[in-house]
Amino acid sequence: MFSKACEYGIRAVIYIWSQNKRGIKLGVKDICKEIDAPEYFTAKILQSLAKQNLVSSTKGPNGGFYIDEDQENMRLLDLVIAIDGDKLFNGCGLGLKHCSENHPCPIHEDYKAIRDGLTRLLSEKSLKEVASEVASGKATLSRVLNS
Amino acid sequence: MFSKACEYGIRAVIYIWSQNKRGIKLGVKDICKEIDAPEYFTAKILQSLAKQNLVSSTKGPNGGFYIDEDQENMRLLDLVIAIDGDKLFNGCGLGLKHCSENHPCPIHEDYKAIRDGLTRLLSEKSLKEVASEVASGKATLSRVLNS
DNA sequence: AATAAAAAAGACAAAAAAGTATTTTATTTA
DNA sequence: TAAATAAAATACTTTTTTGTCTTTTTTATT
Repeated sequence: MFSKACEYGIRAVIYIWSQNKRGIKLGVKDICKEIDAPEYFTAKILQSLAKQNLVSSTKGPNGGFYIDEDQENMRLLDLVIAIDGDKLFNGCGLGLKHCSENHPCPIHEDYKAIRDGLTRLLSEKSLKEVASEVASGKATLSRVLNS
Repeated sequence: MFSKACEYGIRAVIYIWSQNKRGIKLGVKDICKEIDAPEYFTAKILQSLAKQNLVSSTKGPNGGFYIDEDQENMRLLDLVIAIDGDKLFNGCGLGLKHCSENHPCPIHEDYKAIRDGLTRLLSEKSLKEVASEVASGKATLSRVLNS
């Protein structure tokens, strides 16, 4: 469904959010250890997100990634689109170049319903909401059982 | 969502079904021209499906791909699994190795709902049903508007 | 000012997916 | 039986995705 880059990116950003209350900046190494993702690869994803202004970062000692107020209202959907683009939300399920209401592929309607459900899920979930579930221990980001 | 291989495979098989009433065998070249898919690549997919007994084939003059009675009850889900495997239907949305009801990722429940909806769609759609929509012109498989 | 720490940038490397071409095998038909 | 046809098998190429490593730039601290 999502690319690996997107999976790592979402996990990383949720983790940053879940820690952010304390105003701490988090280094890539720490983030990746926590979410069990490849360090250099995830670094590039976070840098790309920083360039797109979905997360903030500072260099140097005690630097790292964090979230500021402009980024308060970020939705999961924004993240996915920033990393994977919007093909998942626009294209035809069977890959047809011209698939539409009045020229539909054989699964047009049903697929549209699924896709719209996914879009709704991702646009309704705010990062804040999701992150607090992680912070409170209701949900997890790591492969290891930490409860 | 689906791989290219899967998109081509589904389109090819639906097309074969939509033509099958006449008991004709269809060559890869004809199929691919109709569904606008790369010929050699699609050939390999169909050969793999034949090996898995989801479609039938015969070599030689007037040979080609067709559907027989054993394959009558094929579902779209069988096709997708035969080509892409079942990772789309089993894995965690965020790629966690251990994500479950009592150790969930932050989008576990919602993602599960989407995924189950997709599974239901694909397992309820019989090829026969879908193919007849194409045969009747209600739905299409090609990029070109043919109505 | 020098040093250290961390992101940013860029260059590679490996693996997987997508796509193409060629050879072999089975089958039909003349 | 020979020729033609089409799938099956195999080998290869290209592109994309994933992943790693090194160098550069920025910033804080001593």
